[in-house]
Amino acid sequence: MSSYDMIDAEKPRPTKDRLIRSAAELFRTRGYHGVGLNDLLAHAKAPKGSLYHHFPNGKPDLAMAAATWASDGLLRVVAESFAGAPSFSEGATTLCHKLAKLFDMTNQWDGCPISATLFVGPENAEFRKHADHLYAGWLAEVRDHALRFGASEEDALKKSEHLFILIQGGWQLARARSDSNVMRDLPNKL
Amino acid sequence: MSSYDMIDAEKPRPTKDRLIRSAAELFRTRGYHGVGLNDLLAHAKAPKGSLYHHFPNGKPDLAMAAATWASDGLLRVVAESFAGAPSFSEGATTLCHKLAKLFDMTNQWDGCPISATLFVGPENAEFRKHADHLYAGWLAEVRDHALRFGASEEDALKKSEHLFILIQGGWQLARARSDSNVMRDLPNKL
DNA sequence: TGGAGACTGGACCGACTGGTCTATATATGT
DNA sequence: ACATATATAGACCAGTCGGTCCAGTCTCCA
Repeated sequence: MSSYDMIDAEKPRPTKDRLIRSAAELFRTRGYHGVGLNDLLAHAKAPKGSLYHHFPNGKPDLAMAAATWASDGLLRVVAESFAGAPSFSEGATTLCHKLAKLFDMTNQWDGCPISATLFVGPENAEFRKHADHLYAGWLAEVRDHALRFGASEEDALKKSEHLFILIQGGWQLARARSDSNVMRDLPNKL
Repeated sequence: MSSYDMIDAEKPRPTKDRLIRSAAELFRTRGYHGVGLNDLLAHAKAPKGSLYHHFPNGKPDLAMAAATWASDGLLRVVAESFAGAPSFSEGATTLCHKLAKLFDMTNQWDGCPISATLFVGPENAEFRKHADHLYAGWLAEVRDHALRFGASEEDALKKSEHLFILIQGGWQLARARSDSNVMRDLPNKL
């Protein structure tokens, strides 16, 4: 597995990866319905056949994979933020600042990669469930850090939800205003 | 009963009204790109000619009008919530409870009517600006109530932003979980 | 060396998209 | 009564949608 990774760095990224990354990026900025397969395929430099080889159920499958991939990335940001932090609140602060930077790097437009990709309508219950699952993963990660800093079980749960809500809401406002400082100001509200 | 009843009993309303209401409802649940003109027209029981008579620029025009209309309704909910409240925080609590009820009335799926309608992609700068404008209106309304209860100028601004962020983020989590209690728990975080 | 499975490339499809256009109906003012 | 503006009705259009299909190419192992 590790040898494969080393060789992989030199090679062009496998098609499946390119599809997932392109999907994650495009869905995040224009939403699931805002991205056509043609756009997506052109962005990923892949033909249609490959899409339906790697994702037999087409667009919905790809969206699920893209959201999962994006979520994994976000989880890593959380881990990094809390890794060297001396306290929960300082970890949270670092996280908000990292997200502000991320916001600035995405044309100040992109939405939450999970909701933009998966909040598509009531007809797609699986999407909603998956979004719930991914959010739960994020919440659990933050809760664990709170526990690590000595919070009670109940308190940790509360803290993680609170931070999640602030970040989601803050991101929305930052988006409308095109202003990442909304994110940087979030820790003051904790 | 709130005047923000988007699920309207299709009365003999003028065509333009029906178009706006239908657009607001459909965009809110499936997003701007998730709704086709045919769906929309069928829902509003109006022919295509009427749409382009009342909204010469078609779908984008209608979306703007629908978002404005939805925002006005929301503003009324805010006003109602704070009208008879003995304090800012009790007004905020009432507001959160009203929104929870609203959430339950919309299949627990619908998103923020403004962002779902107007956060469409970077190619549509006017939409983003209008969303900013509508959000600003909401923020101003809440800030005025805070001032009315004796908050300082600076404090009132902070309070309104804080409440806005909590509601936006809370709604997102409520959506993923299909659980309106997230909204009812929001005041504890203020 | 050859055969099998994984993967690519893209032509093609019916359904549907947002939008245009013209003919007709309805209301209003004189 | 007529003229005028406003509004309705829907056929029609080119373009795009997500999806299917299969011939071709690659990779790997017998």
